[in-house]
Amino acid sequence: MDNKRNTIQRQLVYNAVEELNIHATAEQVYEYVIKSHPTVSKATVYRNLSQLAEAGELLNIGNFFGTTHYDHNCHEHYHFMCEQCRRVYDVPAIFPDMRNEIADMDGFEIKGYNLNFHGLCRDCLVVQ
Amino acid sequence: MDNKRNTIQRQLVYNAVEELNIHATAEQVYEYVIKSHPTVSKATVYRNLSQLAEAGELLNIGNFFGTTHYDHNCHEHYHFMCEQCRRVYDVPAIFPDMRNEIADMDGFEIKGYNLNFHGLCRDCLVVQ
DNA sequence: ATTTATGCAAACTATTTGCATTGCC
DNA sequence: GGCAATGCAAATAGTTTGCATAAAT
Repeated sequence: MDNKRNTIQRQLVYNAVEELNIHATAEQVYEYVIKSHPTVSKATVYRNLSQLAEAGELLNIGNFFGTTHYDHNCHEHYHFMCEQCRRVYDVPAIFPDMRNEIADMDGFEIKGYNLNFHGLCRDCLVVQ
Repeated sequence: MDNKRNTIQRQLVYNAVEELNIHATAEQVYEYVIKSHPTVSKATVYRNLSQLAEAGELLNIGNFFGTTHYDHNCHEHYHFMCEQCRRVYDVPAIFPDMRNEIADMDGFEIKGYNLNFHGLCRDCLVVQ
């Protein structure tokens, strides 16, 4: 069944995404992890992020401006990416499951979806 | 106002996205363009895709699996990416403008959004 | 004439992979 | 003990940039 091994590195990667709580990228996870465990390699971070997302323990919320972000909150919700500071915010709106709203996709297996808003966040608008 | 110059390359890039009609990537545009104009460089394709999207003449529909796709259909619509063949399909559903559904984002300027579905397309399900 | 755009090559960023070694189960 | 996971370095994919030259206005 579960032929995945429960390594220290895997725990560290999972915990980093949770503790950072910023829709972290692989790079951010890596920087966080090596503070306490300096020998962990970046390849291991990438491998574990992919596997954890595959296993449903983390959520790959998509690629924004060339970089993939992960979320420890796996239930359906949405995101906003600031075009200036590139921070990712949660969007608290509730929509009906959009998979049910789609017509004319017979024969397709829709596994999920991402809804990503973009624009300028409060902080960046104030500064301008 | 418009200090952009109307070069042959820019026309070729725009036309390629339209004629390909497959939510093309820079690579696909490049391959298409050099069939008729073999000296056009990939950097020029990238530069023009960015500029055309910036100008609103093309739509950057987001980065799927590490690659940015462009659409000549600039009015609001949605997409489905097949995880297997990685083709991008239009999703014909009509939703109300989701920007109006969002609460608790005061002070944010929401410029737009992408709604991207993913899963397996008809062709790939048949083959399996 | 001016100044943006091009082509080329090199640089850069994000990510993946091969492989010998380590360490979970 | 066996096999999945790691660390390292090198490879790859997508994209951007510097610069001399070409071409649009």
